[in-house]
Amino acid sequence: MRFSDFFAKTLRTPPRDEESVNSKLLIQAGFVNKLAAGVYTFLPLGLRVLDKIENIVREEMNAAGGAELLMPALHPAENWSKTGRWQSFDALFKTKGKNGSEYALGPTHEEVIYPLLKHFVSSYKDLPLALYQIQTKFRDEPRAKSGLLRSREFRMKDLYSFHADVKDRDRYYEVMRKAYLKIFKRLDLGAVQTKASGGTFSEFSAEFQVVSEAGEDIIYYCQSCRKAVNKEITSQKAPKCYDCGGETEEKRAIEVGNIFPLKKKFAEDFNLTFKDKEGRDRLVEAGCYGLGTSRAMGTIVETHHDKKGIVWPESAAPFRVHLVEIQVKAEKVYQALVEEGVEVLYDDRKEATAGEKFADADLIGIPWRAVISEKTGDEIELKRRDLEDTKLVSVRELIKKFKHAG
RNA sequence: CGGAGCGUGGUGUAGUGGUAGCACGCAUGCUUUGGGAGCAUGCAGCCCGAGUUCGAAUCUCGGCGCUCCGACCA
Repeated sequence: MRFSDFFAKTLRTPPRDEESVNSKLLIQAGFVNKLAAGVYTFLPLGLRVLDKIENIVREEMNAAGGAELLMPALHPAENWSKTGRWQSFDALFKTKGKNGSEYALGPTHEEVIYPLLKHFVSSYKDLPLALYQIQTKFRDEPRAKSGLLRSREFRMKDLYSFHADVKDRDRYYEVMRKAYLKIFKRLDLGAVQTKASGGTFSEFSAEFQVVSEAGEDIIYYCQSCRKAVNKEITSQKAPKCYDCGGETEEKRAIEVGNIFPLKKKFAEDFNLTFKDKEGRDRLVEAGCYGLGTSRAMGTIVETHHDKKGIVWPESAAPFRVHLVEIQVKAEKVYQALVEEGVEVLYDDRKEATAGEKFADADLIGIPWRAVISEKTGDEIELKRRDLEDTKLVSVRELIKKFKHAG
């Protein structure tokens, strides 16, 4: 992709009214633009990152036996009245159609997927099921804050699993738990599994928390077993680790995922039943597994940046290489990389000076920078975003290095 | 929803009652290019509404918006 075609516009200074690191950097570097508090446009650069993250989530959900679907974001009020959440869900955005009919903008999808499954589930043979979507969610947060970390319109993966009994539900919960750890590892987010309150559905849930000063949650973290407990369910300061009994440390953290059993709550509301082997009607057991993909993007920026800008992990970076030309055209090298399928951002701007191009490369934070100039001769100067040293490589070596992008 | 701060071109800012200015940006031209270039000529702005005043970006009131703290986070 050519810089000049890519709608990549950076700002020399971050917007003044932004405080959080992720919003400052993402806006300054041209990944997102804010329309209103907690409402963002994902610009071409930002969308590429979001897509990278969502594809990783998608791969791991598929690997865990999940089937992807896409549910509506516009929900008839009736479904929400049935569960009582039309009244009780404070952050529900409500709207009206022309004929006076009322709708909710989906903040979560139990109210859609349970009625959906009534059409498809009737026997124990139809279970288990794991269905997920990656979608834009709406929550009327009392206070949107911290850029992508708490917004009113955001991206989320939500998977719902349905089972004939508790044992099978627990089995799948473990499958999901492992899938989550794998996703966060791939995103280079050191997410810590954290015991937390289960809200209205069950006693406990497992949150995945990333230690960061930007976080809103306080967790007590045990170094030795890499597990934590959320402050909301502790009655004492720095409790002993619930797993190994060791010392814990108090940390601020960002909740990037949350998995919990729904039990039979919504199955009761919608009367979602199946016939067991004896022909009796039984309520479906379920689990719910959420992961905020746009929040994960903000979290990566919070944990992967330096004074000059963002330092993307390879897995989430919008491109693999940032090709910078100074004086000498890099067109041929660009074409060669494109032909090999390498994701490359080619800074072909004529009007930008060398210093400006370097500053933008650092700000945008693509993991590798390749420079072609009078100085480099027939070779190319290669530099990792997070390291100072550079080395000269031939065009062939460059292509070889990036050809088999993992 | 309570509290605090802030609202001036696309971005960052100066201006505390008297001609809205600077830098970046953008446009055009020429010169430039290894860490945010130079010259020239242009473009573009006081959040909205009411009030006070001869005169309001500035003072008053009301609204709206953004950020932060708190409450909330199913």
